[in-house]
Amino acid sequence: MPATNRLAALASPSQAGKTRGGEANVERILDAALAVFAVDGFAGARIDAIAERAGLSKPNLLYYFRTKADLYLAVLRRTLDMWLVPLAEMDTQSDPVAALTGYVTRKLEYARDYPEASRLFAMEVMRGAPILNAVLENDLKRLVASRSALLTRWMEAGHLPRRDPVHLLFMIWATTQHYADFSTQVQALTGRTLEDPAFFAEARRTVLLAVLGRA
Amino acid sequence: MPATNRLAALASPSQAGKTRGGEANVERILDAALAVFAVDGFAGARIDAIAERAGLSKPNLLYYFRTKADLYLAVLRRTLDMWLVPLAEMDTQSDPVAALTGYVTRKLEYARDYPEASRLFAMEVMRGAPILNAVLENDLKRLVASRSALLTRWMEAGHLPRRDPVHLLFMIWATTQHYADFSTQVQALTGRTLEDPAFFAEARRTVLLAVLGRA
DNA sequence: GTCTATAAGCGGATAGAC
DNA sequence: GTCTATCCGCTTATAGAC
Repeated sequence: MPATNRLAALASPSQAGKTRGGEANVERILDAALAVFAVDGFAGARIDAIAERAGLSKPNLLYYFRTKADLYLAVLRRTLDMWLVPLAEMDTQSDPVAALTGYVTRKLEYARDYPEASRLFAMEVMRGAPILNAVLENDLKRLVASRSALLTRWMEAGHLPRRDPVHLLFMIWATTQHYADFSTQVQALTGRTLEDPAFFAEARRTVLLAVLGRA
Repeated sequence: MPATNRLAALASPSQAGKTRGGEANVERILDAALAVFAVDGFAGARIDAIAERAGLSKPNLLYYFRTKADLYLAVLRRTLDMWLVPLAEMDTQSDPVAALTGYVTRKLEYARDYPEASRLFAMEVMRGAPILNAVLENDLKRLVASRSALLTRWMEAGHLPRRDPVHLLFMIWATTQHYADFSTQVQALTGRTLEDPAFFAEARRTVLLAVLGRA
């Protein structure tokens, strides 16, 4: 059962069976909701703010999503797969070093291109993951177990430096997502972001040196 | 001007000039507030919940802190120095490897012993650091600049592997605070926490291997 | 200093016209 | 499908007795 289905099973969002124009609205609402939830969290988000950003009235937004919780769930659902896919695809590269390098690079690209998605998940996990807990304990846990076994095999074959594979994954997540989740701090301290190609390359090089022992 | 004074200048908390019993209450309120703010964020926190946890009534809490914002500011203020001190003290160790090892170890101990403080700052930064921005742009920026210069000297002298010093600091912060900020996820995936000495040692070893190229 | 009672306002959600 | 108007609960904050 893919993660999307698991989340969908938790509560079906109400946008099923809408017209073409309505579906375009749903997309605009979800975009706006991601932007607001990712900054203010679930509790701090205001439906007015999401509606205004999406260009419609508050009751009209509530026509598409009956409650704030429904909307939050729909945003999480739409964003979740994108977040799990890179790790699942890590073994498609045959060379271990290339596989890990590609994974780190992709994670940094996601942190650069979808910082709001990163912050949304960070906030959800930090408040105890009341919605995502089932996904963490099942889908992600299984995925991490299989990827850890793969990393262990690569290390034992001498292709990668020996590390605890789970802590290594934590390190990759922490370092790459840091540039999205703490971008306010990164920018305050350096004046730069991952949008700057040179800065992106510096970050990538530092993470790869840490993960592989070389860049 | 130390960070505490800078924050204090933003708004003086109202607990000045209270009696002995009152000061004990202030401490209990601040402890309770940290616990609640660190999970629910500023917007999600309920004064009732903080008052109940501190063992007094809501109006009584508001006798000590006139508004929720005052209380939030006071909690940030009390927690801030603890968060900056380890980095400031990094140069007291003469040996570069020992200094960095000590810094990483202390950061992990803080993540283990004060996870709520870590989450409080993470949430504040993730919502754009409306309160802490001045501290980031001044005190922390200066501190990072001086520590970066120190790390660069150590690297050029051949005591440490060459890295971008600022990205190296980001990596240390990200990896160590990850165990506090994402402890829900860490526990869901491994069933363990930094309270477990063996788990702590594994995390420490992984971070040190990344930072120093050896443990 | 601490409480009960209450004011004041915000924000999610609904009613109902168009 | 979209709007204006409105309800209602919840939460901050205050009033005022003890």
